[in-house]
This record gives sequence, structure tokens and C-alpha cells, in this order.
Amino acid sequence: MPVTEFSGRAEPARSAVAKTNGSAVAKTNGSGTTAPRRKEHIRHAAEADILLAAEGVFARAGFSGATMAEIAEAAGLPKANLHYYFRTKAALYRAVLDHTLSLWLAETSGIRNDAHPATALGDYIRAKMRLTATHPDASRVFANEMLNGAPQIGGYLRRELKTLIDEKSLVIEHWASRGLMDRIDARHLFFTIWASTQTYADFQPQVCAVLGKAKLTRAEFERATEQLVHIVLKGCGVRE
Amino acid sequence: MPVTEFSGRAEPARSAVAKTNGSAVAKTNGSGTTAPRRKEHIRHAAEADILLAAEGVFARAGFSGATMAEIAEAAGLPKANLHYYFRTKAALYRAVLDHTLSLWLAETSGIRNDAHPATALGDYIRAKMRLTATHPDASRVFANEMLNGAPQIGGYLRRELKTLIDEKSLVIEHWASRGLMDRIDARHLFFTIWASTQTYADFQPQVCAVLGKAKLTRAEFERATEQLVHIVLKGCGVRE
DNA sequence: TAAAATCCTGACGACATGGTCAGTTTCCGT
DNA sequence: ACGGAAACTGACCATGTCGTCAGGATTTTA
Repeated sequence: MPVTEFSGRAEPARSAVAKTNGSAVAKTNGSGTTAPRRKEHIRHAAEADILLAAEGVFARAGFSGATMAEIAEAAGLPKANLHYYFRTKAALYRAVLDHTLSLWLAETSGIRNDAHPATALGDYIRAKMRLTATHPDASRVFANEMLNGAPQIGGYLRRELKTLIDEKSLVIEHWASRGLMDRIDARHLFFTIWASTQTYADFQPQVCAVLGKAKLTRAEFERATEQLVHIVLKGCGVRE
Repeated sequence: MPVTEFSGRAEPARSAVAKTNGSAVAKTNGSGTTAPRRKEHIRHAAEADILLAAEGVFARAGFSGATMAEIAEAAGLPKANLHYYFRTKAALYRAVLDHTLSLWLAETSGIRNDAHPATALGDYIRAKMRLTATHPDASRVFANEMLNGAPQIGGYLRRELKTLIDEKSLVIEHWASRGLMDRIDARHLFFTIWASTQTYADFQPQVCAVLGKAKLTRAEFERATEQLVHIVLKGCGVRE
């Protein structure tokens, strides 16, 4: 489910000949699913390698600062091969963003009326922190896109994300009306949680500098997580 | 007080001749202060204009994405004139960062042993939020530098900032030992405060999208500020 | 007013980078 | 084994951008 309306991936069969039917699907079986394309695994593996390398480069350099040559080197491929799989730098960037955003929406499933805020909010914060620890580059790509004014994902934010947060905000208001926690502005609470967790990826140099460490250890992450859970839950008056 | 060791500003008297004494100071009066340089006001005004324009462009595009031509246009000057005042793009960037960081260190003066955490921390958060509202581009320039791995200001973070936060952390631990608030990790509390306030500048597109507004209003900022103060103080168990 | 320092600018060069393309190699069904 | 589609690549081009420079304009000092 691509979030940007145009994934931009190059199609197979770019040779001057061919392009017989516009699709490389070889045949269809009776069940309605398509039989695997020839060499499909090669394409999948190459795209995965490229996306991983691109994520790292885009995370550090942003869209403008990243160069196709650098991404190619990181992926261990010639530059021209990148353009075989992704026509343009912009298309590659959108593909990376799509992957990033697919991580973004997840993890809110625990926030439901029949759950208790202590566990639901606590688990949500812990999940966000885990995501930050395991996918810091995804967080940084997202941050770069925000700083640029979200030219690519603005629509996604106003549609899917807003709809999701509108729903989850109702849940939190429901919890408050049942006396399970204070009556607060749920949207600003989300901003606080998002910012406080992602800062450990986006602002890692600052965090490391202040802590006097070369890199964030597992233990330090654990410490940060539990304190954040504690402050947020207590700060929102969640009864346990 | 430049934070980067090399401000990079171009000196006057670049002509092939001159450069008689390496300084443009014309004369010295008896009181020890230097008499104003010739045309000093012109230089000051031009530099201020350029820095302001550059801050906006660097904030949106980062270092790589910003172009000297775009900055020049924003400042209403020919491109060559930029290079008269700032030799290179890197030098201009460092100058912008210096200005940004001078804002950064301030506002912690209220965090002292003899203050009460309710007012000291609350005022600190309010001050940070005010800074975010009045200087969003400065926040974004700083964020871009972080995402790039803080190549320019890493030393500043490890020295000045770390020293400052080490001191302020002692104050917070002191407050805790006097029973004025919970015993928490002060450094991670700072990370939470910094992230939660700056997100209203750095992630403005996301905030606006979720709130369903075109821009952040004064009232919304007020609402966000007071909720953040409330959650942090209550979450840290500050007695009022 | 004259000279000097500073301020200002259009035009240009050197270079990096995104993207193309013709041609080759590899894979896979038959 | 063979034919064709897909995968791959070195070499190349067009463009955008940083930075320079020679020289003109303006302001201050003498």
C-alpha cells in the first residue's frame, strides 16, 4: 500500500523491443493469483538492498544531500543499476518514504476503549521507543521530510494520520470520562510522545554528547523508556 | 562568542593592494575602546540581512539543499555580494549556526538550588516554547545539523552543553533530595522537554495536519504549553 | 577635491551530479 | 541447447551550483 500516489519503480522490459502488454506477468493460474514473474526474486532482493542503503544515506544527508553515487556504493552496485530499478532519485526517495510510513501507522492497535490507559499508553510508548531503537534511520528520513515541509507526505498526514489520531483521541477522551485518567488534549499528548521517543534517533548526537557516551546502550534506552512511561502516565493522572 | 572555531567571515580589504595591518580598525581612542570602523554599519546591516535570509533557507533545505542563489534572492542581493561578506557557503552556514546556538544555551538561569521546581521547571518549559514559537527556523537549522550527525557543533555539544546540563542535573537531584519532587534522571528529562517543545517547529507540518489547521495559532501554542507544563510537573511529582 | 578603502556586481570557469543509452551478460522456460 | 526477456554496466551528456575575478560605484578620510 504505497502512500505516495506514484511509487516510481521502473518496470521490467525497458528494452526497445518487447513491452508487449505493459506487464511482465507471465501467466495466471485458476485461483486468481498471478504466477511468480520470472527472476522475481532477483528484483525483490535488489530492491531490498537498494532501499536499505538508500534509507541510510537519505537519513544522514536528506534528499538533496544524498547522491545516487553514494547510495550505489553503499548498496554495492553500479550507479546505472540503481536507475534500472528506480528511474529517478525522487522515485527512490518516495519508495523509502513508503517503507518508513508503513512502520509509522502501526503500534496504535492497543489504544481501544476496552483497554486500560496504564497498559495501553505504556505499551504504546514502549513500542515507539523500540521502533526508534531498531529503525533510527527510518525516523531520520521522516524527520528530514518534515523539516522540508513534508512535500511528499503532506497528503498522507492530513488524511490517514489525521483520521487515525482523531479516532484514538476519542478513545483517550473516553478513558478520561470514565475517570481512568485526567482530561487532557489527546493530540498534544501524541505530539509529546512522538517527539520524546524519536529524539533518541533524530537528535542522537546531542543525546550521546550530554550523556558523555559514544553510543546509546541497550540499558540507557531501557532507562529512558521507563522514565518516559512513568512521567507520561503519572502526568496524565492514570490510575493504576 | 562564536561556537565554531572559525567564523569564516570575509575580512575587509580583500583588494590585491592594502591588507596593511590585517585589521580594519581605524584608530584607537584613549579609553581603550576602538573607534567605529568606517562603513561599519553597512557591513552589520548587510550581514544581518544575509543571516536572516540564510536561516530561513537552511531551515527548509538543510545545508546541501540550500543554494547560494536562493539565499541571495531571499536577501535581495546579487549572489556575488554574498561571497563578499561570507567567503563560502560553509562559512555562512557556520555563522547561522553560531547565531542559533547563542539562543540555545540561554533560559536555564532559573534552574538553581534556591528556586522551586514548580516555578523553575515551568518557566523553563514556557521559555522554550516561546523560543520555538518566535524562532522556528533556528530550531530547524539546529535539527538539520543534528540529523547530519552534528559535524559542525559536535564539540560544542560535548563541551559547553554537557557542562551546563551536568550542573543543572545536580540542581534537579538536589530538589529531589529535599523532597520537592520525584527522584528522576534529569538528563532524560531535558531530552523530553527539548523534544516536546521543538517538535512544534521541526514537525510543524505534522502538527498542523493532525490538528486540521493551516497554521499554529497563538491560542494553540498556549494550550500546548500549559499541557506540557502540567504533564511534566505532575509526572515528576513536583509538589506545588 | 582627490585618494583610498570599502562596497558591489555581471560574467565566467571548474566541477559534481542526475540521468541516458547502446551494448553485453545472465537467467529461465521450452 | 536455444531463444528471448530481464538484468546489468561503462561511458557519456546536460545541467545546476559554488566560487572567482576584473572592474565599476560609493562612501569616508585627508
